[in-house]
Amino acid sequence: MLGATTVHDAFPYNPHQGLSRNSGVRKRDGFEHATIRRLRAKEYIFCEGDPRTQVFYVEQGVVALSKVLGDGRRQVIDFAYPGDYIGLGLHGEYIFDAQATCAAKVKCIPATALEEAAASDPDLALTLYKAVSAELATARNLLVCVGQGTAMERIAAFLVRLSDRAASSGRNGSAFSLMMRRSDIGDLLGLTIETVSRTLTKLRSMGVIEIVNSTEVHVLDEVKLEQLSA
Amino acid sequence: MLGATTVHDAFPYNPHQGLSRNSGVRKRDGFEHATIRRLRAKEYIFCEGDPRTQVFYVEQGVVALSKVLGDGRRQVIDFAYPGDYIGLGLHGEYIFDAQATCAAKVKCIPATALEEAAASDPDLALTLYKAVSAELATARNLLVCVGQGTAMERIAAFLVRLSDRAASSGRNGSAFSLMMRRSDIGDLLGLTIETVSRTLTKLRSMGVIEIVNSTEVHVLDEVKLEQLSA
DNA sequence: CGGGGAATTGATTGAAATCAAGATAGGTGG
DNA sequence: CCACCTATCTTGATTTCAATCAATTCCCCG
Repeated sequence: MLGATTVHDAFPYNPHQGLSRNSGVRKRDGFEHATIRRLRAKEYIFCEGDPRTQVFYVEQGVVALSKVLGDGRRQVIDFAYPGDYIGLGLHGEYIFDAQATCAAKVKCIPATALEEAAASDPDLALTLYKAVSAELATARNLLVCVGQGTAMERIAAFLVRLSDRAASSGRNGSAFSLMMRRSDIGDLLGLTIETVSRTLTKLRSMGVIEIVNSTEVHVLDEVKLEQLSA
Repeated sequence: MLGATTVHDAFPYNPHQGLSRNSGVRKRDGFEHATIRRLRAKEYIFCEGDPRTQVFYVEQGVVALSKVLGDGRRQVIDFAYPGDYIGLGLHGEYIFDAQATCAAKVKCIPATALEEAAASDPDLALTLYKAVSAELATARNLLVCVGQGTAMERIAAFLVRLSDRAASSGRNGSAFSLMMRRSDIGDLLGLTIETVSRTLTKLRSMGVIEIVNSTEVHVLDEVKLEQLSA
């Protein structure tokens, strides 16, 4: 067990503790030789405090980036979706946990390789700068949502973002999969799983959404959902 | 009145509305010729939606960066202190308001000048990248605080940060000035001014801090304050 | 000395957390 | 193939912390 993982020892919801961390990583010999790592649901990619040796690029699935307080309270600070980088703008150690919320596939890039490539490639450097800037904007928007919104506003805004993401990646914005548990949503929005569940039920009873198998969401009234998210 | 300012029309607490925005800006002819702008308390530097023509460097005072919802709810996303840049990592328009919380002095830097300088100066580019990365880390830490903390934890954490800032800028960490109203603190932490006031009173009655004239804070029990912030 | 924004304090309400059962479903092994 | 087992989710009852509503009080500044 690595030192930095001890923060998770108190968590009952981490059944993969210490099992397959870093499994699948085979080489560190260059950016262009980045390895692919497959993750099962709830598997950790890294933990806060681990030495930041790699940057990750999400190919499939969803990865929750979170911080955990001493007593176990957890705040998800972002979800990384396909096309997103994880671990940019950091130095020394990771400052949050990265955990797959569902089966996922990430490309593992040695941090040094990426930094060297960026130093000689202004386009890549700009891409990374923009990626960090986008993360900053996302974090601040989430802060507004969590700091000022009611439970209904937070959930509605979250669903609108999922819908927009589906639409902008070529899929149908009115039907998407959550790809995560209620606890991940609650920890993102500063709500309990009970409140997440109740609010989703309310949206269902209002005829705004439909939910199949707890995970497949159909947006029936996009306009209403948007209004509720304000 | 500029178009983007209409969002503030509904706000009773903006007495400087439309008065002296951009007063003090005299030239835009280069980074090295940056002008200095002096601000009174509550004066706006720019608003969300304004074209992003300048980046600002805080010389004195405190500037609140905030986002405002349609119905007037406000979330402060960060405070900019002396040495901080305002407006990095943005493109096109500002995406938040910048408002002095007290008398302040900022250096106004044409955005194009900064970007050109960064393109030919890798050290400057790295500085900007690190500045944005630091803002990201700050935003995420605030998110954890607001998303998971009780009122007492949020206020205590806020005071600890102010204390650390004072200490790391060479001053006495156990005595500092808030430099802002209760409403700024509340809007940062997602609390009302009444709750901010009550919590500060509680800390006073616990003997953890002392407050003079509503603005000067003395930390009497640093250890206790730190414990309360967890 | 008086006016007004800001802060404090008190009383009450309310939204979400907590506590507590059940219901559902996904996976495993007999 | 089915039955159990365990995660997860839903729903209900109650509590609690912070918001809201409502006065004062405190200063700062003219």
